[in-house]
Order: sequence, then structure tokens, then C-alpha cells
Amino acid sequence: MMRWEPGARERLQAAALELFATRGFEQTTATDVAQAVGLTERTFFRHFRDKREVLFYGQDLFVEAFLNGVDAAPPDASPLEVIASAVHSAASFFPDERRPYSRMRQSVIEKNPALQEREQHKSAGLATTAAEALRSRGITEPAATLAAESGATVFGIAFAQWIREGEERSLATIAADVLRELQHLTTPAAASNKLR
Amino acid sequence: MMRWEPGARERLQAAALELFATRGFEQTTATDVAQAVGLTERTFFRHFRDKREVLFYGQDLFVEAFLNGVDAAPPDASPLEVIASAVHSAASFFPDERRPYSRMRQSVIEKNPALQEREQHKSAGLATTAAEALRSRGITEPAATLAAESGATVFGIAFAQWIREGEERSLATIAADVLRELQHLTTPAAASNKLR
DNA sequence: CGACTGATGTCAGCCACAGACATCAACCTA
DNA sequence: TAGGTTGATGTCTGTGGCTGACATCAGTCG
Repeated sequence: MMRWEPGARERLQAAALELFATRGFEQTTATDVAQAVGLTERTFFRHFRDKREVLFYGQDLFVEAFLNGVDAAPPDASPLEVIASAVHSAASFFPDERRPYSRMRQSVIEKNPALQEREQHKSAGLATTAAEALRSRGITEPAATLAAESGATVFGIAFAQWIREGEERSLATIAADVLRELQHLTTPAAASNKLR
Repeated sequence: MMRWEPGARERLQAAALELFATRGFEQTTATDVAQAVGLTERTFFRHFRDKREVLFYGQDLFVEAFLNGVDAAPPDASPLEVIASAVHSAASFFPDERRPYSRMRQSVIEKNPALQEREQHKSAGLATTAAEALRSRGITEPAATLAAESGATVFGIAFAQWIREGEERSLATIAADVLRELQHLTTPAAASNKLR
């Protein structure tokens, strides 16, 4: 007989999402979450650096997928082609089954500025490490940071669309469309009918 | 004879920057900052939503400058031209005299993740309002968000370079260079010597 | 002259979070 | 198999961020 149930971290994450969704983030104390799964506040903070982190723990896998996409690009690929590969790889980390969960999670985050800060911080961290990966491929600054940041932006826009009620396309499909828009952004004259 | 000295907010901001720079952000309590200028902790929190905000209060003017740049662009400008105008306008908000102050402030922020989160949140907020301004100019999604986010990124990269030790060029000059790099990003084939 | 306003102080309290130490089942080792 | 070790947890206690309620008092205005 074990002294404690296994999977404490996962149980805490599930309980936290549910409580945050019903009562709201600020109206839920860390003690509430811990007690909901038969643990104490102290144990909660042993698993998560702070109260917000319970919603973000585990993103390393997503970042890893993004970086794998960077490495998967052919060695002579342009910066934009590399981030295309990275965005595509990252997108496959969110299969359609995850959509309902992602929607719920995002609706919690949207309602709280403190959680938005954490999310933006994670996104910025992704861009930073992606820029480093691009640099190690020989891409120089500021192109590396520019490309990495654009990749994070493209993914963010695509993800927001993927989450939208009624959207049925896969994340990878949407992301590819957004990427195309980015390419058009800097070359609008060729697609436009007016000349300057 | 007045009961209290005027300019409480500004005095708090100055004292906070100094204390954060010497002792560190976490090692400085809100009470420390308040007492340094002869006020109480309660008064500190009446002027600033939270302890971090003392370093960010007043950015509205910067955001305003950015948006003025958006409005200043000719009505038939492309999204990229609009953000070029915005970035240029925002850059003029940081004349060279402000460089030492900005360096000090940024070195404090760099050393603390919580402060970085707040900074990224502000940057994201800027991109969001800029995207709205672009939309009201008739630019559709996702181009509006893409362009706004790119503008924020360009400014961020330029600002980081402007702050660097030894850098002498003006922020506007650097920003213009970074913007050029962004344009090259999505059209590398034309500038490169290899064809694909 | 008295009501009013606005920035501040005082007091009390909640909660996020952390250090120090105890507990106890599972495991390991002689 | 006795006894030490490990690792996740609980208990206790304290600090600091932040807030609501109320008091104070200089200057202002009617």
C-alpha cells in the first residue's frame, strides 16, 4: 500500500483548471486547489513555482517540437523556410482532439492579466531559444531574432484562429495560411493593382 | 505650508529605480521605496497597481507616439509602410539623452523575470492596440496583427541595440536598418545569389 | 466660517510563497 | 531481517505584496 496517490502534479493541474474555470483564477486559492485533490498548499508549491505555473507546466514539450522543426529544415533553407518548418512541427503538437481542452484553458487565461503575462513570457522565451537555434544554423542577427519572433507570432495567430468557435481546419492548415500572409506582407506591391 | 511634498509619484519612481539597481528588485520591499521618500507603503500602492508597475508607469505616452505614427502614414500606404511610420515616430520618443537612463532601467529589468513578464505584457498590449489602429485603416486580419506584431518586434530589436554599450547611432537610425532587414527576410531570393 | 475635497496615514487582514523540520512507506543493504 | 536511506508529503512559522475601511488634515469653495 502506497502512502500517497501517484500523479500528484497531474491531479493538481486538472483540479486547478476546473476551479479556475468555474470560480475564476483570483477567487481560487492555492489551498483550494491542493485540498481538492487531498494535498496541502505546501505540496502545491513544491510542484509549481507559483500559482500561475500550474496552467503552464509541461510546455517544454511544445518548445521541443518547435526546435525539432528548426533542425528538420534542410541546411540551405532560408530563414523563412526554417520557421515554416518549425511552425509546422509545433502545430502537429496540437491534434484536433486537444481543441476542446485548449479552448477551455485559453478562456481562463483570457480572463486574467496575470495569466496573460505568463503566457507572453513563455512565448517570448520560445522566440529567444528559437533565435538561438537559428544563429547556430549560421543565420546572423538581426535576421535570426526577426525570423524567430515572426515564427512565434504566426503560431500565435494561427492558434487563436484554431481555438475559435466554429473553426474546423487543423492547426497546421491554418498556420500555413498565416505564413503565406506574412510573405505577402512585405511584398504587397506585386499582389496589388496599384504601382508606387 | 503644504501638508505633503508634491510629485509623490515621480519621487517614488526615482527612488524605486535607484533601490532596485543597487539592492535588487526582490531584495527591495515596497515599504523600503516608500520610506525612502517619506511616504508609507499604503501610499505606494495607491500610485501603482503593484510593485513592478513603478518601473512602467507612464508608457502611455510612448504608445501614443507609436499610434500617432500610424495615423501619420498616408492613407494609401502599405501595412509595412504604416508600421515604418509608427516605429519612426516611437523612436523619436527616445532621444539620445535618455540613453543612460534607459540603460539603467533595462539592466534592472533584465535581472528579474517578473519584470520581464511585465515588459512583455506591455509590448503585447502595444501590438494589440496597434493592430486595432491598422484595422480601422481598412487593413484586414491577419495582416493587421502580423504587421503590428512585426512593428513591435522591430522596435524591440532596435531598442536593444540602441542600449548596447558603445552604440552611438540614434534609435531612429537603428530602427530603419532593422526594418530593412525585415523586408529582406521574406524576399531573400532576390537578394541572394542562389536560386530556388 | 463651515462643508468639501484629495492626498495621505493607520489598522487589520488575506493570501502567495519559502525555510526548517518531522513523518513514513518503499527500497536498499549488510 | 534489522536498520539506514530516500523521496514525497505534512506541519509550523514567518515575510511581504496588496486591499478595505476609516481617520486626518491642508487647502478650497460656497
